Amino acid sequence: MTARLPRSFYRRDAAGLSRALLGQRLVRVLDGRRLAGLIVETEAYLGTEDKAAHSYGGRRTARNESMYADGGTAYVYFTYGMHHCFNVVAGRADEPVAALVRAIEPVEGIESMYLRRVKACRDTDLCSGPAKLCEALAIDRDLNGQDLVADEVLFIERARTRALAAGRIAADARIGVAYAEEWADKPLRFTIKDNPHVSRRPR
DNA sequence: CCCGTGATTTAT
DNA sequence: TAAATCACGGGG
Repeated sequence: MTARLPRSFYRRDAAGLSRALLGQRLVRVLDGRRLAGLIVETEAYLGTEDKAAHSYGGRRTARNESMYADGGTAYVYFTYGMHHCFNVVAGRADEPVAALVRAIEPVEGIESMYLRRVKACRDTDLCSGPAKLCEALAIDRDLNGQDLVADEVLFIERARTRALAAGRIAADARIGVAYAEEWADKPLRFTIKDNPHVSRRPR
């Protein structure tokens, strides 16, 4: 019994969505085959007030246009000349808030993931970072703007079990946003405690 | 620690 | 136009 998450699931604040996404199953259909993993790490980007968000100050450009779409839209961007990052848009249309998916625990199509993640030699290297999981699942800008509620190649299924109690979720400072002043230290990064597929702690 | 790599954003 | 930046990852 696998139910895709409905629109109503996404139409909430970014931190609430970021927490709710933990334990759910991200699915990518590639060449008719399923690649999937359980979401174990997310970050919330709170919109126009959040100095770490691409939509800070109401910035609206070709790159971040999908952040202004309805909740449940994919926002995929390219950075550092070689990496993609995948976000799930939260809230409603014209509220530029989102949850960055930073790590998943691979569960389906693992061999196929190794084919793209040439430098990975263990399952915990496959999807333990925002750009790693995009490489493993072949997520690139072609998927920017896709509707996760209706799309056939990228979507999220309800998969959280009762075992994932609130007490097993940690909230820490987001990664790689040191420039964001008072927003740099807010506890907007959410992880499943002790899950080995969470990204390593850089600074 | 450092650097690749190039689209995007911001400054001039 | 030109310069700076970057929600990263891999190597030393």
